[in-house]
Amino acid sequence: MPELPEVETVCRGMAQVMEAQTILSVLTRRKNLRVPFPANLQSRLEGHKITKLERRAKYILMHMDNGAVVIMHLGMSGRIFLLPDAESYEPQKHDHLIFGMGDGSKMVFNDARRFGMVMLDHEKTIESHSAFSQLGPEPLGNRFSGSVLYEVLQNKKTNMKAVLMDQRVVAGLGNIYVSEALFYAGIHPERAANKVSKEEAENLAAAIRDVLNRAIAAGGSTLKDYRHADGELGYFQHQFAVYGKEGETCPRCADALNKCQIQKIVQSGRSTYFCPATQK
DNA sequence: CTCCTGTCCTGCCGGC
DNA sequence: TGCCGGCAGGACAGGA
Repeated sequence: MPELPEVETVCRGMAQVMEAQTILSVLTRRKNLRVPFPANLQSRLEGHKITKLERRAKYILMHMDNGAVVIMHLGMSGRIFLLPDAESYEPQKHDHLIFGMGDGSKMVFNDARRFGMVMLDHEKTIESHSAFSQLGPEPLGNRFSGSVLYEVLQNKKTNMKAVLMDQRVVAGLGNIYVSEALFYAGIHPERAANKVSKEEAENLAAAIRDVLNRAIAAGGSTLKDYRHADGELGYFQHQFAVYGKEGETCPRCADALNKCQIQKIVQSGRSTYFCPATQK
């Protein structure tokens, strides 16, 4: 479900409410999601204060005052709800992890498909954690640029859709924003990576940053079940240029003489949407 | 090494 | 109305 903008939005909501809070109780309602819940989750968190919440790629990192770091991933269907005055909250279907906070609020991790993950590490070793050691640069950070992207593309002959989905190339894009970014850069999703020019790579890096920034500003995209931590809906889905718009005219062709029909194809088992008239 | 396919799991939607 | 197939925002193992 959630890609970088959605995770960023959830993380910001969590930071607002949870930073400086003490976790009083940790309740796991099953043994595992995609991976088992850490056996020492309860003992490492209960009675400790949350010092910082941050996002890395599609992961949420929750730092504790004892050096513990909770690593959370929402998978496809994961949601996090923050409930004020939740002392008497009755767990709902697919609520798998519930933190009780010092102010009486609760954080609920709900995940129907259970592709999500909750892991535990220490701030001293977090950078070498297997989830992060292979990860590419943050697209909105300083280490990502058109030239950095161009260098990586030179060594790859796979199609551009697959390359941008690869978290080792750039961290945080997913199925929606890859289609959107390739559209804005005018690059066909089936183009071989090593056939992308330096200038196109520059345009693509800029398109990636732009679409992500706009999506974050809109609070992410709400498809089926995504919500902010406070239950609000994101609204960037209303600004999609191509994603989910098979058969419609793309924004760039809207004023042109020869109108396009947005096409949907399947690459690596995932749907890709693009404009056949303007993406080459 | 790189690349591609299948798989994990539940829910929802459209077609019959 | 009900049943069934296909598809869904992700990541990783395993095989070629």
